[in-house]
Amino acid sequence: MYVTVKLLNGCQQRLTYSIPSSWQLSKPQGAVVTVPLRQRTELALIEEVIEKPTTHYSIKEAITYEPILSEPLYKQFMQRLSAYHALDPVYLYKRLCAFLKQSPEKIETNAPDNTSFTTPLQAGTHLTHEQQHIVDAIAPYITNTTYQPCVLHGVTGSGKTEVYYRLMQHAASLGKAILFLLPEVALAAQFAKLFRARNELNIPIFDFHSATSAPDKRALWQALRTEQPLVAIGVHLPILLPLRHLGIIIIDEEHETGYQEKKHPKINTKEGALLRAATHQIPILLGSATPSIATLHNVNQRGWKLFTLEKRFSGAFPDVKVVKLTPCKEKRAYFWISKELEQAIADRLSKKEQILIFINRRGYSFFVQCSTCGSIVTCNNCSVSLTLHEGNILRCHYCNFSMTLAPEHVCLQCKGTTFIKKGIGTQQVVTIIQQLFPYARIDRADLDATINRKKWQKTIQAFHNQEIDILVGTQTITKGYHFPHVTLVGILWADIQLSMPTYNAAETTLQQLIQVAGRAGRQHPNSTVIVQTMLDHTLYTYLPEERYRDFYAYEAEHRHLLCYPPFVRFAEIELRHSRQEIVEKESAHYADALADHIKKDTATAITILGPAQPPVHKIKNMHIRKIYLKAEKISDLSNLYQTLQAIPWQSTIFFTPNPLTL
DNA sequence: AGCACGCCGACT
DNA sequence: GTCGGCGTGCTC
Repeated sequence: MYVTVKLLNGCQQRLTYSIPSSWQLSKPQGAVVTVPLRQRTELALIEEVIEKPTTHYSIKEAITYEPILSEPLYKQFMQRLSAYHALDPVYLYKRLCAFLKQSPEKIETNAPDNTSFTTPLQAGTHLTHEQQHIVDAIAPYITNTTYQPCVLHGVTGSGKTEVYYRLMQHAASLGKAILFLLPEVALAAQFAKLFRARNELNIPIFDFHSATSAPDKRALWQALRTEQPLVAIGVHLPILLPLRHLGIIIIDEEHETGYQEKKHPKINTKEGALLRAATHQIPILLGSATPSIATLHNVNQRGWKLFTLEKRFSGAFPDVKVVKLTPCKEKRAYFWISKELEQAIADRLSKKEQILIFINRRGYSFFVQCSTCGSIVTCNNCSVSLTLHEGNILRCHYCNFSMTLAPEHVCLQCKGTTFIKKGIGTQQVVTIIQQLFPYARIDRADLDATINRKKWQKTIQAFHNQEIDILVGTQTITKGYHFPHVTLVGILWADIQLSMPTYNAAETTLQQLIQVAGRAGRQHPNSTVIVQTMLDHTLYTYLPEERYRDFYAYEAEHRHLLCYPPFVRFAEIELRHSRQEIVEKESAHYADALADHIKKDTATAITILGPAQPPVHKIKNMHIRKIYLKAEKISDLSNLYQTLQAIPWQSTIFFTPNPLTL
């Protein structure tokens, strides 16, 4: 038998090989084989079976094939996932197999390790009635292999993890494999360790993400080959694993945008997981304290099952107070700390309780502005302002370009020589609070500190041991940590995220605020969250956790009115080129070509938005333009994109279904 | 994507 | 006369 194959190493040309008849591959399309190529061997994906070798050169014979990658359901899933993202399936196999060839000497040192401070699993063996009810409802879907998306809306501190663990135990007892997904590597590593420590599943638990060492990945691969049941924990990669007898997929923090890959192609792992569950006919559990609007929409419209945990396992809900900051009214020296927050801090300090102060990295970092013309010092390669770091160093968050703000620095716009430093950072907040409370023990935990892992660990440990009274931090502190003695959470400026120019800004702002506020009152009955804002917004009335589902009703009405997802399907087409004129001209042509095709096909209704210059329109000297498409089905949009890919464009073009960020 | 081949400049 | 830079092109 002769087949054409595509090499996984990226070689564009299709090659022909023969397949030994002893393999008994009845349907070889989509199977992964190793083939000889010159002096070495390469992995390849079989494209099609062909009649006879029409060429003069001698055809080599394929060496081996990977049976676990040739499962019909698995192949079907890979096919559907690549079609959804308008990708060549070769790309997906390439990602999965890349580690097989990784050099064994490569030492990974960045494996994060924070286990000691996480939300503990319940010590006892029995569940609350709420928890037991949910486990009992979902377990039969595992037993009977039924596709059923289930949503677990559990308030912060309600014990979602225990529900996950019981369902995992059930699947393991049936000899089934489990996929467990978390939105970032650090969390994945933490959960893997947590589950391993508990040691009641009797099946191996594997990490599978970017920080997993090559030997560990190979050990996982070996386990997959023996088809034994196992748990795979990770962020994106696990959904591509060829797992036999998959029992359930669990997605924690399902609302997080981290499930979409940050670089192109921006594969959406949550949607990939749903596709996989549907293909394998198994249940999938999506858990969050703040489920996404899209997920709740599917509960209403598409028969997803909703389960709720309304009670905290211990402690009580905090009292949420919204305080409006009034800019420069009396020129208070400490504008960023309202009188209410200052009093609350004093009160908690006197009771020897702990305080968390949050600021949002993005909005709060410092930038430098020319005092003559008002222009902001920006990166030479990217269209973003440079942020000021210690030692007067300006750095770009996108390309890592850095320069020193020298005293002789001259404004590129007006040749001015004086500059103002604007914004607020954790260091400044620490200084302000230290002045207000000279005897309080204050430290900070922000992104700069994360880079220095040892210092970060020490700070978290000290806060945990109550050697620090007030911890000032950025978002990094939100997830996965458990500080029982925190009774006051202060959010310095809640509005920043809300001003993001995305259709889901209100949703992500509220989710973030609730997650942060949820750090308070894990053990104490009387705790407070103070949310400082500059603007009034209906959003803030939904801050108490028990009102989250009312927010859904409010937000869904807006989205429906404005024709935004989830009431319509969105896709993004991004064009990149080093020359601005080209990308500008070509994106206009692209939009015209789209319009032409839409006109020809009257059966499908598609709306074009743009082309537009996105907020960050230049990265590493590449100019970017974006076109957004709306339709009823993503497949209509990916088909249209595929059609236009036949045209030779000068720009690099990317297709993203359901983009979650700009 | 690799990796060979190959055609020119700095060494023993 | 040999080692090695990385530019071009082929892989069944």
